Amino acid sequence: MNIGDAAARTGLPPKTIRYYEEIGLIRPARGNSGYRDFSDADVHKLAFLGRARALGFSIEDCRTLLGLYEDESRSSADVKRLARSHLAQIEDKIAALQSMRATLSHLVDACAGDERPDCPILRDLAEG
Amino acid sequence: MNIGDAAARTGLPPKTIRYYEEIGLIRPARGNSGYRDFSDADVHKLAFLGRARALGFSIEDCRTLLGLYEDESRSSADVKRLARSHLAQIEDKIAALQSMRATLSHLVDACAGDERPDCPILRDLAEG
DNA sequence: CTTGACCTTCCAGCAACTGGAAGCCCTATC
DNA sequence: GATAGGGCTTCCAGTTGCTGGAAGGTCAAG
Repeated sequence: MNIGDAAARTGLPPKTIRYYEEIGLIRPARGNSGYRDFSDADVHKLAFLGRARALGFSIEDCRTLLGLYEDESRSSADVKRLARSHLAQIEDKIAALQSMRATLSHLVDACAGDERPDCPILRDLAEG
Repeated sequence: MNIGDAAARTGLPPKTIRYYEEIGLIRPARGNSGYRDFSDADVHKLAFLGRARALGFSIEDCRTLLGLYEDESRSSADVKRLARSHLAQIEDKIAALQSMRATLSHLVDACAGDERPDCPILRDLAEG
């Protein structure tokens, strides 16, 4: 099938699919015309990648996950280790964002938001 | 003062400070040697930028905030609007990450993490 | 006078795409 | 058979916010 159909089935934009081929995540066949010809297995891989990306895994993690998926002799420990490390990073990010949110929402609440120049937000940024 | 001192006082790397000059956030003077010569006001601005960046504001938001800070006739409403919009983005990101965390931690918990190939994480990525 | 730390500019690269240009392919319709 | 359109191709550039490194100028100490 053509790239447009593969895109429709996976929810990934054609540009992204081409990019995934460029960096070696997939290797779709080519027809006589030069058009990519996606097999069901290609589409399956793309969907796998889309879901892994949606869970926030990096491209390199996705490459590893795909390798593990295709390796019948993998151990689930390897998968779990990768997922746990990624989970830890997500938790770090959440913590950082929550800290920003706490500070910011205090500042926003303290700001009158009227026509006067006096502003606790700017004061905080200026003074620390 | 030289860039190294400005860096030490603001906690920003020299590279970052040069970058901020390049994109027009600051305009430090230059000595005869060609070295940048940072005034206290420059350092103050850099510290302001550092704190705004630490709260997750984009560079363009920082530019706007700095402009508002230096505009004596600003209205705090403009600052508050910007901060609130940024806060909303942070909350969206937190929600997205929490959703990832929920899915991932379930999967991680369900995975035995031993030497066998059977793995709920990969199964979920493969099947959806 | 040399050494070493500091400073300068410029170029390249990171992640993961996204947009756009120039041009080929395929099908349908007139 | 010509043409119009939509989809496909490649390639290049841009995004965000720096960061690393190379090649070379400057300055203070010994």
